[in-house]
Amino acid sequence: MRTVTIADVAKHAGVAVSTVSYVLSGKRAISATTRQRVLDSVRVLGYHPNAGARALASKRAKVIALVLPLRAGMNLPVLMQFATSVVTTARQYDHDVLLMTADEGPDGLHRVAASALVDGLLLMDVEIHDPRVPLLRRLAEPAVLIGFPADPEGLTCVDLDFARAGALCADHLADLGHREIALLGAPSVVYERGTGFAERTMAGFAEAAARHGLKAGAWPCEESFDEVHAAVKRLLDERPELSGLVVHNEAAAGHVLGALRILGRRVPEDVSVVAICPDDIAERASPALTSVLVPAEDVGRQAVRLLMAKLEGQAVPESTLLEPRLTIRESSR
Amino acid sequence: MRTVTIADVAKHAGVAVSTVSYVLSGKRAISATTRQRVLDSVRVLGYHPNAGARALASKRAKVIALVLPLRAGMNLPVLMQFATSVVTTARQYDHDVLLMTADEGPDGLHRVAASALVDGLLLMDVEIHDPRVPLLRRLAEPAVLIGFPADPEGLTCVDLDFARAGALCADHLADLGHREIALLGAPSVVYERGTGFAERTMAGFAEAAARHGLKAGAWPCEESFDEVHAAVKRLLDERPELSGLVVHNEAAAGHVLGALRILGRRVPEDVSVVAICPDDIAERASPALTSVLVPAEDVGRQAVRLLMAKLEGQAVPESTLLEPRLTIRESSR
DNA sequence: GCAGGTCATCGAAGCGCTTCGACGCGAAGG
DNA sequence: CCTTCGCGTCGAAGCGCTTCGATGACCTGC
Repeated sequence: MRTVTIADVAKHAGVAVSTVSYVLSGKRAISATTRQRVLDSVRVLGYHPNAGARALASKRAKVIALVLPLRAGMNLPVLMQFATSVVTTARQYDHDVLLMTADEGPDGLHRVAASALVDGLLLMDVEIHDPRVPLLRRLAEPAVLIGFPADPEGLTCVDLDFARAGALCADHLADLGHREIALLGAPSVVYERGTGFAERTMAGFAEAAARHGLKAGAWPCEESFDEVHAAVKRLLDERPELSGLVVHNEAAAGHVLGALRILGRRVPEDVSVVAICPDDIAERASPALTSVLVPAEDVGRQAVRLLMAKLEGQAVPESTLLEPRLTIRESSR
Repeated sequence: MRTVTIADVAKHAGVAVSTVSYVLSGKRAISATTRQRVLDSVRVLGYHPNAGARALASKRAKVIALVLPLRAGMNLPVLMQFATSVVTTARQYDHDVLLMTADEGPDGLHRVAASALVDGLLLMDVEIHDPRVPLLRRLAEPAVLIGFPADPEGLTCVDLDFARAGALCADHLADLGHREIALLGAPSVVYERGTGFAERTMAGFAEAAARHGLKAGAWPCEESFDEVHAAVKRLLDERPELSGLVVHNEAAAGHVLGALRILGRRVPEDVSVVAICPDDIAERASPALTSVLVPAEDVGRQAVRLLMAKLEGQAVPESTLLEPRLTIRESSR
């Protein structure tokens, strides 16, 4: 059972190879009857175009690279949602997804781009000073970044508007009448790495708190129960008037609730808690967390769309910020 | 800046195209001086072989597909570890990884295989009656499964030996002198789907408990805090002598500890807890959990190795079970 | 000193596909 | 009635690489 080629289809349908190609690509007009005959032959023979040959001839691999750094302190479920949405969306554009990790570093990007294995790149977890960014500027292949480096000039970046997300949390707590609030963020290693989204959330939070005249502070937050417990305890000891907590750390969100329970603070009666995390985590907690959704699916879909537009040679906005959405549940009042 | 081809390298080095190819592939002897000259030209020109052309001519894409179903109730961090290890290991064999989800179903597998986009397949989260399995048997491309379907005859399967893992937990608790123990497993949806690993753990656990003459029982376990709390409470109410708990559900492990705390049971003084989960989760809990590691990295590495061996035409064992390893921490005594 | 054998290298034939230019034919225009 | 045009189709030329058989050059050994 040799594999079926376009020549087999052509012979079976009684047409030229090029005609089959044009039927399949739609790049030239083909009469309805011929088209149908070819399509039938394709189905009967079970023809699938050879990807390598197609890539070689057309200079389009129909594959995009998804670069997931997979580092410590990352938000796994969100990442998975994101990856799923990227794959699904890419398939809608008839593209496949090559998975890369950061292990290979910028060289890996260069390799897949130079070998024409992929037509474009999608980079996640972009850092403020990301070593991959200079390379990207040099590369012929279009790229889309999830997150913002220090200088996004000339790049295409997509992300949740984390500043707005931080602000939204502060706004919500202010509206509820809280006067003193705090933000618990990502593990400190994330800030040390200069990952933009964490800092932007803090900035937005601080700005909104100031605008409302609230007393506010923000700290990194580790992810073990004991450390979270210690951090929450210290916070409550030092700032007895504190009544609102924003948690921008998915792994810690559940632990914060556990710590408050142990420390004898009721949620939301004594302390209101707002999280920035995926809905499933928020819903699974007890009490269910008021949360700002990280719209991983939207981000992934949007990123793929932008990349496809760039592949078509269309101009796209350099910066795309997705509007955060606050869902009120049981943990705030 | 046109892209550099093998012809450019050949010209630059003053040799034939085929010589360059042989230098790069090592498939024929080439004199040391020529080899060096070619290698230098490759470096100077920054040559990267065109993946499509290579695939077309050699009938090897040097890409494998990784099929991640990404369904509800799955163990995300383990999955990510696994994916990372697959990518890293594949790169060591000079292969890349194409990421696929289950959305496309068996057709998707057929598509990537028939189009020669990939040389082999790695399937995760295999179910007892997995619709992809019959297709796999028909496919020319080699495949490796993570997990075991009902009839693994003629397939290549890798997994943690979950039966041994379940048994190990029961053994450990028996050795500590516990007389009545229970297993909290995956969400019930996972059992309904007939995912093999969950059932095998239960079976191994039950067998070992029986062997030690322990009173034991096993139940599915949902993942929200409230449901976990309710389940643990009911269990303790109904079985006051219960002193050992095995948790085979990563998302629930932390909640179980929280629930026990609320219910006034000390861990490990009143109840010993053993988890089957990744180390980082176990270490992050309070008290740190005695756990059986799900060796995601090993599984990934092993799976890729098997696949590469099959690609080379070597015979490989149909079944590879990885030995579980118990790490004793603070939650059991 | 020459047949026979190595070793290193070359040239050319594909691999399966896309795409460009060409061609034949019927319809429209003068 | 003859030219012009556009539509539908074909043939052939690559795309960049691997691989097979062939060709010298250089050693052996008798």
